[in-house]
Amino acid sequence: MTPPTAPTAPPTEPAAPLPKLADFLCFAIYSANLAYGRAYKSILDELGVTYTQWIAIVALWEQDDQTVSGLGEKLFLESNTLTPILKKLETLGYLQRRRDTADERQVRVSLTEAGRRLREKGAQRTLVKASGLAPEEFRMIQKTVSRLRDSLLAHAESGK
Amino acid sequence: MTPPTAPTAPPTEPAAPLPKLADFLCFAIYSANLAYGRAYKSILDELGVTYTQWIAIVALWEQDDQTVSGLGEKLFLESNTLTPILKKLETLGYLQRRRDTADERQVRVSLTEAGRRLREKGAQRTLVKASGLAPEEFRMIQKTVSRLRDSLLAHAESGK
DNA sequence: GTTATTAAGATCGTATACGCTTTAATCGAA
DNA sequence: TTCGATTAAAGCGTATACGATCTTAATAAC
Repeated sequence: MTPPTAPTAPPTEPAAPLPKLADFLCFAIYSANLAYGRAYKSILDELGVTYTQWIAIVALWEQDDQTVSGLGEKLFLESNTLTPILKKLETLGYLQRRRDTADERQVRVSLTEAGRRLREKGAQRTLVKASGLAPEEFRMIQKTVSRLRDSLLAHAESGK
Repeated sequence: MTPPTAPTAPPTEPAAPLPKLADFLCFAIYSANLAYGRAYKSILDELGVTYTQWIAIVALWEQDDQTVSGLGEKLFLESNTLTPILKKLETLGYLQRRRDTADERQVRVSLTEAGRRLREKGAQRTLVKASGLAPEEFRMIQKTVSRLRDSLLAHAESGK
């Protein structure tokens, strides 16, 4: 939440020695996520889906016929979040939801032909230039932020 | 949305040449943001506020008596998101909302003594070790992701 | 000075996230 | 084998985000 060095001096007035919001890594991530949502808006509007709906389709393209919890592990989402999204995508005609015949507790999700076409259509549109990052910087940040995510999740898991 | 190189080959089967979700920078940011929420949960529960409520208090500690839109510029949020959050924090006793006497359209927000105490209490708790990053790596990522955010916002602004 | 326009907040509707609980199906131990 | 425990998905309530709209106050135009 706070930068590496977080001195705790006697607080008397606002804007004292406490770390600034602009130095929080969590805030950089949080605000970059908001920014991505705004930068993507025109592309996602063209595709007619939201960001979360889109990454669900991308994950299913990579591996089709996944269970809800399997998909959730890839997207870092639980069934209570995923279920309404998948139902929405089903009504849009992009995927099918079917109970597994061998284990009726599980719901298997698979892309329809329309879903695959949407994935291909979205592949044409990228947002790399908008990042303002050099290619090697892009890859480095992508790796490091992914590692940060995994560390945070491991920490959250251990603390519970 | 996609990594620097996004080849668009003829799609025939799932898991074809399209970029993997795990290589999307947007997805790294998105999932790291979710992970931060989970890693912070115990700290925020102790403080009795949500993440967005917390950064609003931090921003007001840095500069008190801000307008809603001024605070929104720092947090990258609009009044439609901020207003209910500020009202909640007011009922919790951490801040005051008052119409500006000179310009009745504006609402000025300022921390109460309890709000300042909460900011100080939160300063004791950090989450640096959980990031798994070396100090200089931490700072580098913080800077680069902030720059990414600014580029994305500039792009979103220009495209609209 | 009256009116059109702009600006700041707030309201409303939709779509996530997520904690908690519930339902239904499967598993496992006595 | 039967019944308690576990598991997968879904339902429910709360809290963001955000587009669109609304209200009210300030400002600009004339």
